[in-house]
Amino acid sequence: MTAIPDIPELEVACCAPLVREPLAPDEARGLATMFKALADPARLRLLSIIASHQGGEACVCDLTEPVDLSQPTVSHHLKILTDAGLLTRDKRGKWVYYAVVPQALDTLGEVLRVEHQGTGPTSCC
Amino acid sequence: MTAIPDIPELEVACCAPLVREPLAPDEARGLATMFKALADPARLRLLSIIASHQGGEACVCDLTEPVDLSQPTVSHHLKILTDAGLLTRDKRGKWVYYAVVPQALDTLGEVLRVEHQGTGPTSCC
DNA sequence: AGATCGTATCGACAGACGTCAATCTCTAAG
DNA sequence: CTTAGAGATTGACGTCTGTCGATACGATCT
Repeated sequence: MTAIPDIPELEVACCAPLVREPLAPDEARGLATMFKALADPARLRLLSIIASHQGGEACVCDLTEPVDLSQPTVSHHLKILTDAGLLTRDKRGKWVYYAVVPQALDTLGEVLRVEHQGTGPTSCC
Repeated sequence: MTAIPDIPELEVACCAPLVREPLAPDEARGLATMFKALADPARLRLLSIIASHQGGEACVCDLTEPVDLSQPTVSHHLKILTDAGLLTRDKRGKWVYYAVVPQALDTLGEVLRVEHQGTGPTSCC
């Protein structure tokens, strides 16, 4: 994991359901980067542990034991999730607190939506 | 890509948002398998091309050219998507038609949902 | 300043992944 | 039965990925 090209940063088109029209190569690359961040059991568990942790945030020391991985490995996964825009990083004193970015998950979820089941005016786009 | 262990088959808990409570190792593995299927630009494009194709289905011959990959590679990706439960395979005569499984995408999308914004009674669970 | 603790980075290594050319299987057509 | 075409499988290849131990960095405490 060296040289992460660039941060997708949610430039993934809002309201571009996968199933509406063929994805352009660029869109596909961006989305794949984000899904790739979710494509690992350890990272999914980290994400859910952080989200359901006290205050919606957790430091690395809270995470090493539950996922049963070494500290460097956990840091590595957190970096991938953060670079993908799924986590925020906040250093306070000796500790670094990570928190999920709800909008990022929602956006990704929206892409998978086949039928928009939101009622009322679509707030999106 | 040899020996795909077993088909996740949507045994992923319905209504188990990632952010509600820590994911069990087994759940995480199942979800990761599905996200892994989406974690490749070529597969995302195949998915969207199939979904937006005439009749909601497409044969391999319709897909090789748009994604600019060899026929074996396309077959390989289609197998991964099918094994993940995201596509169905239907052989008719000489051709094999693939179609997306809307429920699979929706289920995956639901997992990413942070706040259930569906109004009315939740149809899920 | 020195010691200590929480994280990040580095280097290495095994295993998984994406890709292709070659080949095989199955079906339809002559 | 032979031939031709669509798709899957095999084998090989380079690259990427997950993991760890060792180490560096930065903040706190004594």
